[in-house]
Amino acid sequence: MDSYSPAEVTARTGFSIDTIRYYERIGLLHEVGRTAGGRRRFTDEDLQFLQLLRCLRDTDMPIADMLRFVGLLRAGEHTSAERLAVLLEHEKRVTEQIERLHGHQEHIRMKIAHYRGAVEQQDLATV
Amino acid sequence: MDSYSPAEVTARTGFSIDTIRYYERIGLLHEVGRTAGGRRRFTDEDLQFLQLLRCLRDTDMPIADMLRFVGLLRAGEHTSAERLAVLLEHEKRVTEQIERLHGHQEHIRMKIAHYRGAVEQQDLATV
DNA sequence: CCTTGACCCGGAGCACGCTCCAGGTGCGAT
DNA sequence: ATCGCACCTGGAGCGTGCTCCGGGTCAAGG
Repeated sequence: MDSYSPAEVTARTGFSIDTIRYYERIGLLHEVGRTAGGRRRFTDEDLQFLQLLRCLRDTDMPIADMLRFVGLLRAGEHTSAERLAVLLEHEKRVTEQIERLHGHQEHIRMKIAHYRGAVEQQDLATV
Repeated sequence: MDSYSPAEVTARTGFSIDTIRYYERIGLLHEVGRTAGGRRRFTDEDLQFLQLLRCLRDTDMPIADMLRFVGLLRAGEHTSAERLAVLLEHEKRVTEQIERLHGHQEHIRMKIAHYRGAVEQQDLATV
């Protein structure tokens, strides 16, 4: 199997068909192949590409940055250093985000401990 | 010092004055005390409360959930079990988010390795 | 052949979370 | 007294990222 209907793609990528159409509109996803009747048929490559987008989105890369990245992809081989830079920068942001979350997790856990232990708080200040 | 101007509060909490006013409007932040002339004066308690909001926002708790939480706070002592539940649930979500990010970080690192190593990729599929 | 459900399109609408605006006022410093 | 900046208000506007709508079309199963 090397060709997928919209329904199959939504099932495999988690993107809704509306989102996929939106991505096509804004140029994030290149124009997908069609049947004679005009229905989209996605290739394995399309699917892999959507999975890349899924990964970037799930790590909160803004769409503008993804556009930049796919622009580099389309620009060809010579942009691979720049693409690497984009990924490195993004990886750094993800790492920072993880660290930030760890800090806040600690904070939340302290509040939880507070609720578990002392049930004597009376006001907003001790939340 | 136990009273802060809006400017001091924005400096200490990272919330803009517009955001603080917005939080007041939607009932997330109770009405703050005022000077004779009508300017806001924030207490240490206000500041601590805003720091709690900061923590919850930074861990992406939706405003609707924060409203629920502060509603419980105002409802009084007997809601502490429920508040604990909200925090536990939120802590769980934060943990999951961290795990998700770790997975994607791995994915991104593989792509980075790919760019570092083989510079022979020719198409979208190998990104 | 006919039904029925998946799919097509352009464009409008929406949810969230702020952010900005215009026009006016308080207040600390000179 | 006055300057000038920080602050006040209600309400409009905005950026992001989808999501929905209405009206029409394709195509597989019976």
